[in-house]
Amino acid sequence: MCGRFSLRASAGAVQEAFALAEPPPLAPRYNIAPAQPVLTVRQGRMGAREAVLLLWGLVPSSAKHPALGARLINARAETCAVKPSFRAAFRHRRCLVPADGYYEWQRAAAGGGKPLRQPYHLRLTEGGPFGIGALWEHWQDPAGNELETVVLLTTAPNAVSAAIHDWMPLIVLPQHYERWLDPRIGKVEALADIMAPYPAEPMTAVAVGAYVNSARNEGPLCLEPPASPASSAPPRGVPASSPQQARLFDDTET
DNA sequence: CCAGACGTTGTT
DNA sequence: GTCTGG
DNA sequence: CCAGACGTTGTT
DNA sequence: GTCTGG
Repeated sequence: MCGRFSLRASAGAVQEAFALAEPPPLAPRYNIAPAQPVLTVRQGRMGAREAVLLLWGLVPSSAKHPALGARLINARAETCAVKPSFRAAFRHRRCLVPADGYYEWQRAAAGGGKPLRQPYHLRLTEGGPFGIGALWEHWQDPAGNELETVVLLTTAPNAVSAAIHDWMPLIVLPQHYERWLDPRIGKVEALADIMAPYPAEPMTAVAVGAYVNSARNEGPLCLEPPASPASSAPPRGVPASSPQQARLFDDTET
Protein backbone atom coordinates (compact mmCIF):
# COMPACT_ATOMS: atom_id res chain seq x y z
CA MET A 1 0.00 0.00 0.00
CA CYS A 2 1.10 3.52 -0.46
CA GLY A 3 -1.07 6.24 0.99
CA ARG A 4 1.50 8.87 1.94
CA PHE A 5 4.98 9.77 0.74
CA SER A 6 7.75 12.37 0.78
CA LEU A 7 9.69 14.24 -1.87
CA ARG A 8 12.43 16.41 -0.42
CA ALA A 9 14.78 16.25 -3.40
CA SER A 10 15.71 19.47 -5.17
CA ALA A 11 14.22 20.37 -8.54
CA GLY A 12 17.65 19.82 -10.05
CA ALA A 13 17.99 16.33 -8.61
CA VAL A 14 14.54 15.34 -9.87
CA GLN A 15 15.24 16.86 -13.27
CA GLU A 16 18.39 14.79 -13.56
CA ALA A 17 16.88 11.56 -12.19
CA PHE A 18 13.98 11.64 -14.65
CA ALA A 19 15.75 13.29 -17.62
CA LEU A 20 13.38 16.27 -17.72
CA ALA A 21 13.89 19.12 -20.15
CA GLU A 22 12.98 21.68 -17.49
CA PRO A 23 13.43 21.69 -13.71
CA PRO A 24 10.02 20.75 -12.25
CA PRO A 25 7.96 23.05 -9.99
CA LEU A 26 8.95 21.61 -6.65
CA ALA A 27 9.13 22.50 -2.99
CA PRO A 28 10.39 20.05 -0.34
CA ARG A 29 7.50 17.91 0.88
CA TYR A 30 7.47 15.55 3.86
CA ASN A 31 3.81 14.50 3.90
CA ILE A 32 2.13 14.20 0.52
CA ALA A 33 -1.40 12.82 0.96
CA PRO A 34 -4.24 11.65 -1.29
CA ALA A 35 -6.38 14.38 -2.85
CA GLN A 36 -3.36 16.66 -3.08
CA PRO A 37 -1.54 17.63 -6.29
CA VAL A 38 1.46 15.36 -6.91
CA LEU A 39 4.32 15.79 -9.33
CA THR A 40 3.89 13.33 -12.21
CA VAL A 41 6.33 12.50 -15.00
CA ARG A 42 4.75 11.44 -18.28
CA GLN A 43 5.56 11.31 -21.95
CA GLY A 44 3.71 12.39 -25.08
CA ARG A 45 3.56 10.56 -28.39
CA MET A 46 6.34 12.76 -29.68
CA GLY A 47 8.54 11.58 -26.87
CA ALA A 48 8.75 14.78 -24.87
CA ARG A 49 8.86 14.10 -21.16
CA GLU A 50 7.05 16.52 -18.91
CA ALA A 51 6.45 16.90 -15.19
CA VAL A 52 3.01 18.17 -14.20
CA LEU A 53 0.92 18.36 -11.05
CA LEU A 54 -2.04 15.93 -11.05
CA LEU A 55 -4.54 15.23 -8.30
CA TRP A 56 -3.80 12.05 -6.39
CA GLY A 57 -6.88 9.84 -6.61
CA LEU A 58 -7.91 8.52 -9.98
CA VAL A 59 -11.33 9.48 -11.25
CA PRO A 60 -12.24 6.99 -14.00
CA SER A 61 -13.18 8.64 -17.29
CA SER A 62 -16.56 6.93 -17.01
CA ALA A 63 -17.36 8.52 -13.66
CA LYS A 64 -20.45 10.73 -13.68
CA HIS A 65 -19.03 12.92 -10.95
CA PRO A 66 -15.47 13.25 -9.66
CA ALA A 67 -16.72 11.58 -6.46
CA LEU A 68 -14.44 13.19 -3.93
CA GLY A 69 -14.63 10.41 -1.39
CA ALA A 70 -14.41 7.53 -3.82
CA ARG A 71 -11.18 8.34 -5.56
CA LEU A 72 -8.84 5.47 -6.20
CA ILE A 73 -5.45 6.13 -4.63
CA ASN A 74 -3.87 2.72 -5.33
CA ALA A 75 -4.28 0.00 -7.94
CA ARG A 76 -2.65 -3.41 -7.98
CA ALA A 77 0.02 -3.73 -10.63
CA GLU A 78 -0.94 -7.38 -11.07
CA THR A 79 -4.49 -6.60 -12.18
CA CYS A 80 -4.63 -3.00 -13.40
CA ALA A 81 -4.22 -4.05 -17.03
CA VAL A 82 -7.61 -5.78 -17.00
CA LYS A 83 -9.70 -3.81 -14.51
CA PRO A 84 -12.29 -1.62 -16.25
CA SER A 85 -11.36 1.49 -14.29
CA PHE A 86 -7.65 1.19 -15.08
CA ARG A 87 -7.36 -0.75 -18.32
CA ALA A 88 -7.25 2.18 -20.74
CA ALA A 89 -4.90 4.16 -18.52
CA PHE A 90 -2.54 1.20 -18.30
CA ARG A 91 -2.37 0.92 -22.07
CA HIS A 92 -1.92 4.58 -22.87
CA ARG A 93 -1.28 6.68 -19.77
CA ARG A 94 1.43 5.18 -17.61
CA CYS A 95 3.53 7.64 -15.64
CA LEU A 96 6.01 7.96 -12.78
CA VAL A 97 5.53 9.77 -9.49
CA PRO A 98 8.87 10.95 -8.07
CA ALA A 99 9.34 10.27 -4.35
CA ASP A 100 12.22 9.86 -1.94
CA GLY A 101 10.36 7.86 0.68
CA TYR A 102 6.94 6.49 1.51
CA TYR A 103 5.10 5.90 4.76
CA GLU A 104 3.55 2.62 5.89
CA TRP A 105 1.52 2.12 9.05
CA GLN A 106 2.13 -1.11 10.88
CA ARG A 107 -0.89 -2.50 12.63
CA ALA A 108 -0.32 -3.21 16.30
CA ALA A 109 0.15 -6.84 17.30
CA ALA A 110 -3.00 -8.64 18.37
CA GLY A 111 -3.84 -8.20 22.03
CA GLY A 112 -5.79 -6.11 24.44
CA GLY A 113 -4.17 -2.79 23.62
CA LYS A 114 -5.47 0.07 21.55
CA PRO A 115 -5.33 -0.37 17.80
CA LEU A 116 -2.52 2.14 17.47
CA ARG A 117 -0.57 2.07 14.29
CA GLN A 118 3.14 2.74 14.07
CA PRO A 119 4.22 4.72 11.01
CA TYR A 120 7.50 3.97 9.23
CA HIS A 121 9.34 5.91 6.57
CA LEU A 122 10.79 3.63 3.91
CA ARG A 123 13.45 4.93 1.55
CA LEU A 124 16.64 4.16 -0.28
CA THR A 125 19.49 3.94 2.21
CA GLU A 126 21.53 6.05 -0.19
CA GLY A 127 18.78 8.68 0.03
CA GLY A 128 18.04 9.57 -3.56
CA PRO A 129 14.73 9.96 -5.39
CA PHE A 130 12.95 7.08 -7.12
CA GLY A 131 9.98 6.69 -9.43
CA ILE A 132 6.71 5.08 -8.36
CA GLY A 133 4.84 3.40 -11.23
CA ALA A 134 1.48 5.09 -11.72
CA LEU A 135 -1.38 5.68 -14.17
CA TRP A 136 -3.08 8.94 -15.00
CA GLU A 137 -6.55 9.59 -16.34
CA HIS A 138 -8.46 12.42 -17.94
CA TRP A 139 -12.00 13.25 -16.86
CA GLN A 140 -14.43 15.73 -18.31
CA ASP A 141 -18.03 16.53 -17.42
CA PRO A 142 -20.75 17.58 -19.90
CA ALA A 143 -20.10 21.23 -19.09
CA GLY A 144 -16.49 20.85 -20.15
CA ASN A 145 -14.87 20.94 -16.71
CA GLU A 146 -11.67 18.94 -16.88
CA LEU A 147 -9.67 17.02 -14.31
CA GLU A 148 -6.45 15.00 -14.52
CA THR A 149 -5.82 12.47 -11.77
CA VAL A 150 -3.23 9.83 -10.92
CA VAL A 151 -3.23 6.44 -9.12
CA LEU A 152 -0.14 4.76 -7.62
CA LEU A 153 0.46 1.09 -8.38
CA THR A 154 1.22 -1.46 -5.68
CA THR A 155 2.93 -4.82 -5.75
CA ALA A 156 4.14 -7.58 -3.42
CA PRO A 157 6.45 -6.34 -0.65
CA ASN A 158 10.17 -6.99 -0.50
CA ALA A 159 11.72 -8.13 2.79
CA VAL A 160 12.03 -4.62 4.22
CA SER A 161 8.44 -3.68 3.40
CA ALA A 162 6.99 -7.08 4.36
CA ALA A 163 7.96 -6.52 7.99
CA ILE A 164 5.50 -3.65 8.06
CA HIS A 165 2.77 -4.24 5.52
CA ASP A 166 1.49 -6.67 2.89
CA TRP A 167 2.06 -4.40 -0.09
CA MET A 168 4.49 -1.81 -1.29
CA PRO A 169 4.47 0.76 -4.07
CA LEU A 170 5.72 -0.33 -7.47
CA ILE A 171 9.16 1.26 -7.68
CA VAL A 172 10.38 1.30 -11.28
CA LEU A 173 14.06 0.75 -11.98
CA PRO A 174 15.66 3.72 -13.80
CA GLN A 175 16.65 1.52 -16.74
CA HIS A 176 12.94 0.83 -17.26
CA TYR A 177 11.73 4.45 -17.26
CA GLU A 178 11.76 4.85 -21.03
CA ARG A 179 9.78 1.70 -21.78
CA TRP A 180 7.35 2.30 -18.93
CA LEU A 181 6.58 5.83 -20.13
CA ASP A 182 6.33 5.00 -23.84
CA PRO A 183 2.66 5.47 -24.77
CA ARG A 184 3.13 3.41 -27.93
CA ILE A 185 3.67 0.33 -25.77
CA GLY A 186 0.46 -1.03 -24.26
CA LYS A 187 0.60 -4.79 -24.08
CA VAL A 188 1.06 -6.21 -20.63
CA GLU A 189 3.50 -8.82 -21.98
CA ALA A 190 5.86 -6.03 -22.98
CA LEU A 191 5.76 -4.49 -19.50
CA ALA A 192 5.32 -7.40 -17.08
CA ASP A 193 9.00 -7.60 -16.11
CA ILE A 194 8.90 -4.00 -14.91
CA MET A 195 6.15 -4.72 -12.40
CA ALA A 196 8.23 -6.56 -9.83
CA PRO A 197 9.04 -5.70 -6.21
CA TYR A 198 12.03 -3.41 -5.83
CA PRO A 199 14.96 -5.25 -4.18
CA ALA A 200 15.20 -4.99 -0.39
CA GLU A 201 18.96 -4.56 -0.13
CA PRO A 202 19.13 -0.83 -1.00
CA MET A 203 16.19 0.04 1.29
CA THR A 204 15.79 1.13 4.89
CA ALA A 205 12.71 1.50 7.09
CA VAL A 206 12.74 3.97 9.99
CA ALA A 207 10.06 4.29 12.66
CA VAL A 208 8.69 7.83 12.93
CA GLY A 209 6.40 9.64 15.33
CA ALA A 210 2.65 10.15 15.03
CA TYR A 211 3.13 13.69 13.72
CA VAL A 212 2.91 12.40 10.16
CA ASN A 213 -0.52 10.89 10.82
CA SER A 214 -2.30 14.13 10.13
CA ALA A 215 -2.19 15.14 6.50
CA ARG A 216 -2.29 18.74 7.74
CA ASN A 217 1.20 18.38 9.19
CA GLU A 218 4.19 19.10 7.00
CA GLY A 219 7.93 19.53 7.46
CA PRO A 220 10.92 17.74 8.99
CA LEU A 221 8.98 16.87 12.17
CA CYS A 222 7.31 14.15 10.08
CA LEU A 223 10.58 12.19 10.23
CA GLU A 224 11.28 12.60 13.96
CA PRO A 225 11.56 9.30 15.85
CA PRO A 226 8.56 8.21 17.91
CA ALA A 227 8.32 9.59 21.46
CA SER A 228 7.88 6.09 22.89
CA PRO A 229 9.90 4.04 20.44
CA ALA A 230 8.51 0.97 18.77
CA SER A 231 11.39 -0.79 20.54
CA SER A 232 9.23 -1.45 23.59
CA ALA A 233 7.54 -4.31 21.79
CA PRO A 234 8.85 -4.86 18.29
CA PRO A 235 6.34 -6.91 16.31
CA ARG A 236 7.36 -10.24 14.92
CA GLY A 237 9.97 -10.08 12.21
CA VAL A 238 11.06 -6.61 13.21
CA PRO A 239 14.43 -6.27 14.93
CA ALA A 240 14.54 -4.22 18.12
CA SER A 241 15.14 -0.55 17.52
CA SER A 242 18.28 1.24 18.52
CA PRO A 243 17.70 3.96 21.14
CA GLN A 244 18.45 6.76 18.69
CA GLN A 245 16.71 5.56 15.62
CA ALA A 246 14.69 2.51 14.77
CA ARG A 247 16.54 1.31 11.73
CA LEU A 248 14.71 -1.63 10.32
CA PHE A 249 16.42 -4.15 8.14
CA ASP A 250 16.39 -7.89 8.57
CA ASP A 251 19.51 -9.12 6.83
CA THR A 252 18.55 -12.72 7.44
CA GLU A 253 15.51 -12.80 5.18
CA THR A 254 16.24 -11.27 1.83
C1' DC B 1 -30.76 -8.13 -24.21
C1' DC B 2 -30.45 -4.23 -20.31
C1' DA B 3 -28.76 -2.77 -15.68
C1' DG B 4 -25.28 -1.76 -12.88
C1' DA B 5 -20.70 -1.75 -11.42
C1' DC B 6 -16.22 -0.33 -12.31
C1' DG B 7 -11.12 0.08 -6.57
C1' DT B 8 -8.24 -0.87 -2.38
C1' DT B 9 -7.46 -1.90 2.46
C1' DG B 10 -9.06 -3.58 6.58
C1' DT B 11 -12.23 -5.55 9.69
C1' DT B 12 -15.72 -8.78 11.26
C1' DG C 1 -15.90 2.90 -22.12
C1' DT C 2 -16.23 -2.08 -20.78
C1' DC C 3 -17.13 -5.83 -18.01
C1' DT C 4 -20.27 -8.74 -15.04
C1' DG C 5 -24.74 -10.28 -13.51
C1' DG C 6 -29.39 -11.42 -14.31
C1' DC D 1 -3.05 6.67 4.31
C1' DC D 2 -5.20 8.97 8.86
C1' DA D 3 -8.24 12.55 11.03
C1' DG D 4 -12.43 14.31 11.76
C1' DA D 5 -17.13 15.03 10.91
C1' DC D 6 -21.54 13.15 10.96
C1' DG D 7 -27.74 18.14 11.14
C1' DT D 8 -31.14 21.96 10.60
C1' DT D 9 -32.97 26.69 10.89
C1' DG D 10 -32.04 31.15 11.70
C1' DT D 11 -29.29 35.00 13.01
C1' DT D 12 -25.00 37.72 13.10
C1' DG E 1 -20.22 2.91 11.14
C1' DT E 2 -19.29 5.63 7.11
C1' DC E 3 -18.20 9.44 4.54
C1' DT E 4 -15.34 13.61 3.51
C1' DG E 5 -11.11 16.28 3.73
C1' DG E 6 -6.23 16.75 3.49
